[in-house]
Amino acid sequence: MEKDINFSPLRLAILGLVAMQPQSGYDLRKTFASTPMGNFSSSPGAIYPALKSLEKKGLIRGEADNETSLRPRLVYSTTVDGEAALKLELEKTVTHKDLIWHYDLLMLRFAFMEKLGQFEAVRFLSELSTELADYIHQLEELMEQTRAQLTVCSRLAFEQGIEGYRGNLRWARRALRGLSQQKQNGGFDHDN
Amino acid sequence: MEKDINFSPLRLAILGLVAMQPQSGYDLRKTFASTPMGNFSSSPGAIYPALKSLEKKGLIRGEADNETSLRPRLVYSTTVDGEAALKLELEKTVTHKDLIWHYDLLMLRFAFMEKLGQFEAVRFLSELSTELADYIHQLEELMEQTRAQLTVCSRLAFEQGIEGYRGNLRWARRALRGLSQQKQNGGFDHDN
DNA sequence: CGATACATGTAACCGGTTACATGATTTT
DNA sequence: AAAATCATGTAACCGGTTACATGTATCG
Repeated sequence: MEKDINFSPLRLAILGLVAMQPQSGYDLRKTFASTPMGNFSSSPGAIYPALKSLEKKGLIRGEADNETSLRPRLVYSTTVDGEAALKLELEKTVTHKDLIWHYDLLMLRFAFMEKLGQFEAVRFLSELSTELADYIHQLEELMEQTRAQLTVCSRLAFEQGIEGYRGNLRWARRALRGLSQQKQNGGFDHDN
Repeated sequence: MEKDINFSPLRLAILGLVAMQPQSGYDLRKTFASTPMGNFSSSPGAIYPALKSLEKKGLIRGEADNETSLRPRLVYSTTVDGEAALKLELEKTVTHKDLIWHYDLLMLRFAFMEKLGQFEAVRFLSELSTELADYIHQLEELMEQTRAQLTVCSRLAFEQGIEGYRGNLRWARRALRGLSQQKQNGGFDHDN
C-alpha cells in the first residue's frame, strides 16, 4: 500500500544519499557544499527541516550515535518504507514534463540508479533519449517558425537551449552504449 | 539613486518582455505557455502577483485599454525606472555563482541584451566563456579526484553535468564569433 | 583558554503551486 | 443560448533563503 510521493529535488537527494550511506545532516551539508551536488542547498534551514519531514513520513530514521551527549550527532538511515519509496521514484517513466521542468531531478534519479541494476538504468536512458529526441525536434520546428520574429540575442539564447538538449541526448546515447557493453557481463561491476 | 534589485527569474522575464513589447498578463501567460520561455510559470497565481509587485516598485505601469469595461484588459509597459533597473541588471558581470545557481537567469539576461548593443553582448559572452572554462576545469579536477569513489551511474550523471557546461562554452564561443563579425558593421542589424 | 570546526535547530520571509472564483467576449 | 476562450484575481499551502541561536569537540 505504497502511496506515490512527490519529492522535491532536495528531499530526493537526501533520501538517495542516506540510502547509499547512513549519515548525519551535517554530513549532507558538507556533501552539498563541496561536490557537484552543490546545486542543492547546504543551508541548515533547508536540510534539517527536510530530514524531519522525511522522518515524519517514515522514510528515514535518525539515531543518536552517542546517547550520553546532550546534543548527539543524529545519523539517519533509510527505513524499509524509505527504500520502497526510493525504488518507486527511480522506476518512474521519463515524461516530457520531467524534461522541461525538472531536468535536475532526472539526473538525480539516474545517479541513484545503481542498486536497481542495469536493466533499469538502460530503460531510463532509453526513455530519456526518446523524449529528448522528440523535444529537440519540437524546439527545432518552433525555431523555424519564430526565427524571423526573434532578435539576434534571443535567437542565440534559444539556440543555446536547443544545443543543451542536443548535448544531453548525445550523452544519453553514449551512456547507453557504455552500459549495454557492461550488460553482457550480467550487471554492474562493483569490484572495480 | 538606483538601488540594486534582486529579480526572480519570473520577474526578470516579465520585465524584459514588457520592455520589448507592452502587453497584458494574459499575453505573458500565453508566451510562457507556448514558447521556449515555457520554463516559466504561466499560472495566474504567479504572474498577476508578480505584475502587481513590479508595479508597486514603480518599474512597470498597467493601463486599461478600455475605460468603459468593468473588467478591462490591463496593458503593462515599463517606466523610466523600469528601463533603468533592467539595464542595470543586464550590465551585471557574470559571476561563478550565476553559473551554478541561476544559469536560466543568465540566458534570460542575454536574451534581452539586444537594446544594450553589441558591445554589452560581447562583454557578457566573454565573461561567460571565462567563467565557464574556469568552472569546467574545476569540475574536471574534482572528477579525477573522486572518480574512484563514484558508482557507475553517479559518475555518468556527473559527466553529463560537465558535458552540459562544455556545450554551453562551445555555444558561447560560437556566438561570440558570430557577434564579432556583425560588430564590424557597427551594431546589430535590425533591418534583417 | 581562545579559536575554529562540528552539529543541530528555529523563525520570519518570499515566491511559486494549486485550486478556486469571477466576469467578459467570441464562437458555434 | 450554450460553450469556449479571454482575462484577472485570490487564498491556502509548501519549501527554500536568510539570519540568528545554541551548544560541543578539537587543536594550538
